[in-house]
Amino acid sequence: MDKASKITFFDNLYALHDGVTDPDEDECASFAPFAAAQKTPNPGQGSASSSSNSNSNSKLWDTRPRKRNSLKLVSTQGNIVTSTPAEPREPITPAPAVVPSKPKLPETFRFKYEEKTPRSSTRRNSTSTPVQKSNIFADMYFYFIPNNIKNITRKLKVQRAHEHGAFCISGSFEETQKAVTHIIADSSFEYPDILQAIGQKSLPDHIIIVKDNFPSDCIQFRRILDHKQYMYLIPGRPAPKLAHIPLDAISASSSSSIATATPKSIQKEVIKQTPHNSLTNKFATPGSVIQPHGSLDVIKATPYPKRKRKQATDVITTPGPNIVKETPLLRNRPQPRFTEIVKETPIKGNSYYTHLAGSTPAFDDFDNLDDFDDFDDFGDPDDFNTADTAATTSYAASGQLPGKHQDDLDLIIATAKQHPFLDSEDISEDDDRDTEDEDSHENPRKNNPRTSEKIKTKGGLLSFQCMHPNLAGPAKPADDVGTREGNGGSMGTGEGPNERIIKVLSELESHYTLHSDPFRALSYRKAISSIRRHPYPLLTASAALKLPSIGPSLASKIEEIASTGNLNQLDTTKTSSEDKALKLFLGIYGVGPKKAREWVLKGYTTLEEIREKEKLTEAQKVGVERHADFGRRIPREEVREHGRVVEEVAREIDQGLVLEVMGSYRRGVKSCGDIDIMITKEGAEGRYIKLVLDRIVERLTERGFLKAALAASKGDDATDGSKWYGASQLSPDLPWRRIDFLVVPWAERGAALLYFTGNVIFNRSMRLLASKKGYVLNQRGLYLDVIRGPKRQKLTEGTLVEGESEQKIFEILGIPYRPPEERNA
DNA sequence: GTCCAGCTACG
DNA sequence: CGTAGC
DNA sequence: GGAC
Ligand SMILES: O=c1ccn([C@H]2C[C@H](O)[C@@H](COP(=O)(O)OP(=O)(O)OP(=O)(O)O)O2)c(=O)[nH]1
Ligand SMILES: [Mg+2]
Repeated sequence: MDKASKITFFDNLYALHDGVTDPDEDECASFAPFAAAQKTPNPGQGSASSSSNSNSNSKLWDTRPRKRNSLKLVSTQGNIVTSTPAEPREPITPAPAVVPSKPKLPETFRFKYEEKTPRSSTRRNSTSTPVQKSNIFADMYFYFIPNNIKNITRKLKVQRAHEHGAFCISGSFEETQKAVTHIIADSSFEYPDILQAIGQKSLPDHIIIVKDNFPSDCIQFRRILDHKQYMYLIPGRPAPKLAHIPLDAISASSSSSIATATPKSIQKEVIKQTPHNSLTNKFATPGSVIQPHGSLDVIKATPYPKRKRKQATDVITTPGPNIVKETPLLRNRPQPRFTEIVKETPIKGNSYYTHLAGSTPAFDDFDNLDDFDDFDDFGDPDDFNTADTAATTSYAASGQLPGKHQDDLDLIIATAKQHPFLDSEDISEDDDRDTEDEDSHENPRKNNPRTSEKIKTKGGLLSFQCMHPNLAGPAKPADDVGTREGNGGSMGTGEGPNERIIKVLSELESHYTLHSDPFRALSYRKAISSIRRHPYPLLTASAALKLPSIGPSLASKIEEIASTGNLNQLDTTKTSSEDKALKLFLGIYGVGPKKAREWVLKGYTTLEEIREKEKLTEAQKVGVERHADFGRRIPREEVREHGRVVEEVAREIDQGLVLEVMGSYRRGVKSCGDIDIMITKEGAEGRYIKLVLDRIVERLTERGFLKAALAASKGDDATDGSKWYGASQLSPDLPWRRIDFLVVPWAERGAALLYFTGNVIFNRSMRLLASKKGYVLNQRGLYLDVIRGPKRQKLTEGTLVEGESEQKIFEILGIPYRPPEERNA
């Protein structure tokens, strides 16, 4: 099969004489026969589509020879397969032989090119008569990825490249790589995807890799542009070791006649001419922006998406180096202070206890409570427990808070104080506490951060979402401030003044999430949160710039959206069609951006294909089968009902167990994505906790309530909280639901409440703030002096500062307490 | 230029 | 270890 | 993509 190792070209680019697009034909044409006939070194990699369409391919391959021989094909083929009839044997020369080590152009190829030009004029072909329009790509060998012309857009790109003098190579990359000068990648491909697609571990630096808008732009400007420009870069491609490489490579491999403009001049020119650069021109007036002909290119991709963690420099997370400059609040050494819980504190009381006590939920203390249409729901915990007197009783019997007085905040606090597990003094007794902590604990901070005006006006701290009350809805202009109705998405129907902006930015956030650019997505999410809190319409970039988490780039986008209602850069067609399958797959439990992208690149578009063709983990299997169920929101009422069932069983096991429904439910959101349940027991520690969890799961499974397990904690002793993730179902007519159990030691309940209440953004924000102050906040507690080693591995647990009370954690961190319903950041 | 939360389970 | 999840 |  040596003949196989020859370079082939897309040979029927223009084969559609009738001008009718026949996908099958396209597909068949897209690969040289040998590619299928021989064993590709990298099966399934040769091309994404080849593997995903193996069936149809094989069929097509059979038909292919016929077509090849057909007369009409010959001519068209002749045009493209520059090596065909004229030079039957040489053309097929294995690239390696002719192209020694460098991508020097084989003479035969040169010859062929010259031959090609005249031919072009003689080309016939109905609709798309190929014409040699220029030779700017002279001596360039393009390898398109995906390497087929199945996609009509790509086919056009290949055609155009060809018409401007490029050789467009088809077939196994392995076989042809010595000749390849450029890899032209679909804009959805990032570097790792490319490697995967061509079955390589790496690529030599001399091969230029560009996005597929590169050829079009070159054609537009009639010259070879600087392929190193940002808009052509392939995200994630390692930088060449030596600076001289790229340009050298191009001039070396391609004829010196190619006018390679100097980068600078090009850059300027492009900035002037290229639409893509509207991005760099952050404050360009919308009118001056030319609509990109390309598409998604304008949506930035991360240059190095796989960026690793921080460096060893932050080996030790101590207050010192990490502290923010404007330090009044950020002491060198955080002095934990346990100020008394004061009435001014917007504490509703500890909802956890109140809930458990089966009486009025903490929210009842909240003046605005009634303003939530949802508030009845908040009474739910009430129903939950009161309806179930046993729960209340058992709870009380277990020596917990008296169930009766929760609505009295003072009383709650008092009760808490006399309760061993809630008493701050108890904390100071912890042996592992350091002395400073004790001191400060005895002496409530004079500079109590809650003297918060300082804090709040601190520019820096404003960017922490946890410093704001984040209701689950858009901020409204001041006149309805008193009425916290609304709460958009989750708690109400109110519409904020910047909904359109939020919607567009959300699309971008989603896009970046889909494309594994988590930090850019994070930025969008923070910005959205910030906008949501802003009660007035944002009209200009300069206005937007004033908001926290909004910088020049987002500000200009906001202005554009405000004025045009849209974002130029968001090529809706491509965005939606391309991201659609990604979103579908990402919606599968157990499938993240990586897997989703892999599948999309393989050409899958439906769950059925996944089910049939892909090897799945156990969790993914459930995820695929229950995709529809898990995608459904769960009404609060049903969440509560799940909680009731679990509680019932828990109570059979141990009367002392206390449960709380957490997550979005605890935050008062109307419909939840899943059911989060936390379980603990006074005095309980890791070992017992784990036993309890096992038994609960066992019984609930027997009962038929739990349907599937997705993940569960490992160890037996479960020093860390034990958790169990799975699926539950209330009754056969209802969907399966995602349900999470978290069983925690009593001493960690505060931190666990904080963690499991969320939301995610709120948690991250609070944890970030904690780390700025030298602490580490996790689901078990607030710690000091956590020492981390290389790779950021935790070496020391640090010193536990607080883990029992949510409020205290807020206080220590100097964050105004936020009741759960204000944590919808 | 660096960091972006922090942790656990699965394979 | 990388991926995915909470 | 923003904060520092
Ligand atoms: O990456 C994460 C995911 C979750 N959590 C915490 C906060 C979150 O509120 C809680 C429960 O997680 P879940 O995924 O159920 O989120 P939720 O807030 O309950 O929202 P949903 O309604 O989608 O379940 O666990 C985190 O701290 N980090
Ligand atoms: Mg949840």
